[in-house]
Amino acid sequence: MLDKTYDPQTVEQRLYRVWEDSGVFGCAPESSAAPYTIMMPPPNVTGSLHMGHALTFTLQDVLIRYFRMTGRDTLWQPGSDHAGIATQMVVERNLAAEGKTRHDFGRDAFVDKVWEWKAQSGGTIQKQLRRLGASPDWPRERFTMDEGLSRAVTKVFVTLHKQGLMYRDKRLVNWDPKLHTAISDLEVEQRPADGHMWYFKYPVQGEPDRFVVVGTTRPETMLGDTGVAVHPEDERYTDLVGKTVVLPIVDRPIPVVADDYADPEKGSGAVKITPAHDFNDFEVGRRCGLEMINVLDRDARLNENAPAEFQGMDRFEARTRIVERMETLGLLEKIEPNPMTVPYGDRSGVVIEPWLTDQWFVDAAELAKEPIKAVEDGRTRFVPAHWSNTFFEWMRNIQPWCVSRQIWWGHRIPAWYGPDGTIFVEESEEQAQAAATAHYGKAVELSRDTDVLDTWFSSALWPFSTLGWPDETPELARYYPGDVLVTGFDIIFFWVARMMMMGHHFMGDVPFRDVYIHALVRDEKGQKMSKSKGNVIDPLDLIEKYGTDALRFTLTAMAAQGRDIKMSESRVQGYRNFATKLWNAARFCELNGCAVPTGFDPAAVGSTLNRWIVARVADTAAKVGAAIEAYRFNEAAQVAYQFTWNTFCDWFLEFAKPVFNGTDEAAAAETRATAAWVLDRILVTLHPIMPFVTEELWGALTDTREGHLMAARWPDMPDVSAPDAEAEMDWLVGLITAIRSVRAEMNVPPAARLALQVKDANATTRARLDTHRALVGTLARVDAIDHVDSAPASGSAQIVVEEATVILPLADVIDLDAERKRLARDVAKQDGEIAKLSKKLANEGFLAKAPAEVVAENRERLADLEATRERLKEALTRIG
RNA sequence: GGGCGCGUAGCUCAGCGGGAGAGCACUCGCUUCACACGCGAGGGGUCGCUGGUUCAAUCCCAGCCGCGCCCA
Repeated sequence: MLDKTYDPQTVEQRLYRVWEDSGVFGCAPESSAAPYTIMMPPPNVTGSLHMGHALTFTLQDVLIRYFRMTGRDTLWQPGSDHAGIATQMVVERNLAAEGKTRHDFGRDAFVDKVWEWKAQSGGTIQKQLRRLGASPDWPRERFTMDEGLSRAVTKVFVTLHKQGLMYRDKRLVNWDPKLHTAISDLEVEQRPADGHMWYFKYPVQGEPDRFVVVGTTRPETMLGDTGVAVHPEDERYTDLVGKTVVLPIVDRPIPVVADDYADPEKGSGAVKITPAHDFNDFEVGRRCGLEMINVLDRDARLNENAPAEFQGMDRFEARTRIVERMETLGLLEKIEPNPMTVPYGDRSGVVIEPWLTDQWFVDAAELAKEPIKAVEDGRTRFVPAHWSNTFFEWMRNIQPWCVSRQIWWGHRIPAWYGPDGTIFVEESEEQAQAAATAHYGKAVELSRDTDVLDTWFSSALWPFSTLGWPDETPELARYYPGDVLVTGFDIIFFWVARMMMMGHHFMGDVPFRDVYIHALVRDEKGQKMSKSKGNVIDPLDLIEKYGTDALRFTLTAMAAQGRDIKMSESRVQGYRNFATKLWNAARFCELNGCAVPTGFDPAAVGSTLNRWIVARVADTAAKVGAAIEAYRFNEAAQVAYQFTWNTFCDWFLEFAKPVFNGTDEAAAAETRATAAWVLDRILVTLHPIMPFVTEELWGALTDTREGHLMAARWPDMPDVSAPDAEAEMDWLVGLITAIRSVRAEMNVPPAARLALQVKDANATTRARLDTHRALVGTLARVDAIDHVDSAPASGSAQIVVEEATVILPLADVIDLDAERKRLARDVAKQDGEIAKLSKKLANEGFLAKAPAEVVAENRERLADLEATRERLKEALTRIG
């Protein structure tokens, strides 16, 4: 016997253990079933579950559970990435609490500390994923720093290097002066700021009193200026090109060069060039052969290349001092306010410095070619499709990818340097040593590169490294490429694009066929959730309060393509109510002894009621399945919800009551069997979205089940369509609804039972009324139904239902005026529709050009409306 | 400045060439033997604005207004 209400807290964790222990989450590489693969985007090892995770993993689990039920061999590959910078920061912060730094330990000991931390504190999110009901193949869980995955990283690095696609170069990179490492463009956040434009006068050498005015937003970098650029066609400066100006303070002569980069419209038209500290200037410097002078150190303090008085000074302090000095020298022309954007490191929160260093780069432009083609010709498909534009935009303008990081936690770069700086990139120290010996003709001492690789470098290999690559495992052959990658748009560049690059290059095929990009979860007001705003909703709190199924259903129902999700608790509450509703429907079935008899054949049920509900549930299951396959999650949720509540509970179970309580034992038995069978289909259909309550009911309703619901088959039904039964039940629902409306409107006491008189009913209607006499009686509170030829002129309410007029004698309660108004209002409603349709049907263009079936449909509708209006008018006449 | 997206019922959002929908909220009525986390009945929308294409436009196209995001 089911409890009165469903209590998620007592059910969820118990069921999850049962599932996990039974091994149903796992894939079956030996099976003959077609595989279905989703590579779980590995969450950060420092992470804990937030609402975005809850959404993305719910959707992935819906897909996996659905396809598992359809009989596919599903692999949902779980794991996490080592999050180089973030993890190192966490561990360093812990050390700082003890007053220590990583340097107190040294590299190896520090890395051991990180592993210790991982063993203790990592894996939080994996526990939380279990609370969410996620069903990945846990025994196959991987970590990007695993031995196998690390081997893949080394192999890829070495291979790319030998192919000339990985190289060492001295370029400007985004330098984080706090973390002391390079970071990628994607880890730089551009923030708007109210800056200034300072205009400095640089004296022209050999021409006393002549100055070139240059504008700058970063005065401190002027110490590294090695040129002044003007536009080649800017006549104001033509004669200066080739001449020299003297850099103030430093007193360095620097050339005036002509370059398109200088914009004659902007500022003075002349621009100072600091190739070592600005990305644009770097390019200008390269084109014009300017010197590169680095004036900042790793902390972004001025270094030994700056005049002595500024050395060691912080960049912001230096800015102030230099402006003061220029003013003292009489070389500050003016200062203007200048709105601009300033780059910040997204981890450290400090201003990023373009800094000249030796780093490892991947030739991303070359690797991007195949992925671009794959999206162009549809081998990889973005859903929704417009995201391919974003993808193309980035991939077609891609810059070399800086993959080296100056931190300790990560995959150490497999490059060794000889005494003269010759680089040996090999998969092991032994191989490097051998290569060096061959190179030098004798054994030499090598030193290994101290840098590690960008975390995204290893993440990019995830779709095949987790399957055992570079070994040719059966899993690799079977589960690559994956079917779909599910993720948020913010990760398209970081990860999706890079997996595609590596997948094509090393596997020769797309890593996944579909990329489903889902929404961002925002707060109720539509604001991005963030810790600093304090508007974060913790999914685990919602799970505690309303149950996992309610949260999952909410996220699924709100996951419409192309729109962000505004999370509101009332919505979750609403779907908690839905779970309760389902629970109570099951309870009702149980109380009435509903069970599926062995050998039950849904296609063989006889009563209209049962044929109708069987057809409807089959239709619902098909629609839900199609919606999930099309990534229309909200539609899947909505269809399942509406059928369960508005069709099964509101109508079918209500209709079943009089049958259960009636005298026709055969009908009651068939309806019990059908109810139980339909309820089972509902559980199956809802299971991918609400796994817990459905599994619990599945187990509780019968003790003869062969397995878990999660391993049950998705409804794959014989032809059970029954259009005649559907038409009949629609009619019945319409009749009952109409009677209830009149009762409510006429203020008939709910308990009062009425007699019904039916006029002008045709044979079909008479037969239907006869069949469903008991159902109408219970649901519309009607005692007797009689057919009459004429109606009493007054004291009645009248309803037109198709060809028939239904008369409700309400002698004591009827308000004739109200009834007259009600009928007149209905007539007016018909009039409006009739006018619209008549106009349309009078239009020759419409008759000539619209498809015949549209014209026919409109004619039919007009005829129906006119007939109904006639009967309503007759009813009015009868009242007088 | 470039790109993308969004303006549909009080709120949150589906729909997207031929009869305007859902959930929540709201109003009225119900201790109806599964469920008040419920049942029944309602009210509420020139589908942002202006043009165009079409027999037909909430839906397609253009422009405008407002909002959001990404990139420079």
